[in-house]
Amino acid sequence: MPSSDSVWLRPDRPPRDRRLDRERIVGVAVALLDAGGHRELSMRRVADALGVTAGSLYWYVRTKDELLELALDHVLGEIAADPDETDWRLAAAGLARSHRAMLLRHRWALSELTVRPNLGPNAFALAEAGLRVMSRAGFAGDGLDAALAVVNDHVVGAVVAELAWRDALRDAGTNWTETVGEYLREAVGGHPLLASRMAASGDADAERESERRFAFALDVLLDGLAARRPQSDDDMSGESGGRRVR
Amino acid sequence: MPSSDSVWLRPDRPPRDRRLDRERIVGVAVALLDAGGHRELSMRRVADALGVTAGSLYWYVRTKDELLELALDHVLGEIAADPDETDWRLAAAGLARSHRAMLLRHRWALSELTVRPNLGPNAFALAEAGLRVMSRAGFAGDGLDAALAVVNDHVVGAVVAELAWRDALRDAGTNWTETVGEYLREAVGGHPLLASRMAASGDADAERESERRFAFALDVLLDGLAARRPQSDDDMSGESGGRRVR
DNA sequence: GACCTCCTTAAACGCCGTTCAATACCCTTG
DNA sequence: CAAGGGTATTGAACGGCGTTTAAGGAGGTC
Repeated sequence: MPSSDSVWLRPDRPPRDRRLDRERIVGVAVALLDAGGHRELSMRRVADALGVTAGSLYWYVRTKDELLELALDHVLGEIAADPDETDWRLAAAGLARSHRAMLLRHRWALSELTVRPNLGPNAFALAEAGLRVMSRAGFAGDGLDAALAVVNDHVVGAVVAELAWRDALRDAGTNWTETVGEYLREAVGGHPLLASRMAASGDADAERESERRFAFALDVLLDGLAARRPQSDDDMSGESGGRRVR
Repeated sequence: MPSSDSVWLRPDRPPRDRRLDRERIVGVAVALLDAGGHRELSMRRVADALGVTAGSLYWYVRTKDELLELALDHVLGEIAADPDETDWRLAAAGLARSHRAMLLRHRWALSELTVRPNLGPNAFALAEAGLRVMSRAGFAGDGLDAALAVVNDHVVGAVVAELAWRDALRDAGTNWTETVGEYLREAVGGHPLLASRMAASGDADAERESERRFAFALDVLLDGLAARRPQSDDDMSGESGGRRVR
């Protein structure tokens, strides 16, 4: 039996009265990123917001990249699935919508996804939740990964496009009084289909339109998946009637 | 008749013997980005590579962001469609594959897409090419945008996931001798589906696997689109037989 | 040769991520 | 309660960054 001063018998040291911890640092980082994107985030600014010098952050975090890794996993934790939803299409669509909503709340997260391998606990939990949905839908083996990827990839790609378009419209509003208008007319000149689509989309409410698009694409690809569902012929339980997901 | 010194009668001044122009600058920027991502690109480095000081770049480009805008449009120009392909599924798949190949060649471009509205001439030309494919497929009006978006968004999302995974594996190879292996085992502990999928994918050739995945998802969503094609019932010309796209 | 415009330089500004010796704080030990 | 030691923070410094600006050189025009 180990003596009474063995590490295993002593309770974990009570945390000291520190001014900082990872959670607070990540919280400030996420707030700064939400407020102004990557341009707003610097180690000095995070430290200032916490009433501390920049160097002290390096006690909790090895580099700024590591801080961004933590921030990304933090917001991945906001994606939620309804575990009681038995209809696989509704479950998949719900997860996708929650995913999209989070990416729209934290625009910077999208750039992080493209730049950083993602191995935090929330990333794993999210993957498991997605796999569970697709597994209940009947997919298994290689098809399980693949089915989930179809949905996840669509979410990411759709939000990339949506945000790029939204930014373009914002720039248009502020900068495009006349000069750029002319450039646009000229640039779109040789592109009749593009011109007609741009003309048609001029008046619509961009946000509602994005949501309709997202739902449409989701229906398209859930249809495609449904046709490949292993027991799609003999198991109709928990199946939503039509194509519409919402 | 205008006098002989009118601007319209004088030929455009022969370009002076400059050491720089936008094309050369963008070329160097793309090369640096291809070589080492964003960390390699600085105005000073671009200037060095051209045998010039950093400040002189600002004669051709207002900011570094503007240079990145040019670089992004430059690589978007590499995406090519076969204009003679009459089967709409093959045409859409070809464009998607060319798109994916370009994003894999220029990994940094993906981050740019998430951060930058994209209004260059090559971006417009690419959009028109995509619209043309979907228009020939029978889509029109709002459905035309939507159908193209389904395919494009998938390309972007799939490459994001593919690169993130590839990076994770690379980190795994270099850093994961033992310490991280333990972390992984623990992190995946509560996630049985994830654990089984990770175990299953350990031995496969990652690149081939990515391509199979990409083709699978493409089939899924082209199936979904085919079911919504306006004249899908009475127009079977140029229709590829089965589901397999490749 | 004088002039003017175009292009480039060199230096500077302020901010950045990161490192490090010095130091203060607080808990444990004697 | 004094001493000691790991814990946590400071402040200064380094080199690199994007960008600005005054000064100057290099071509073409008169």
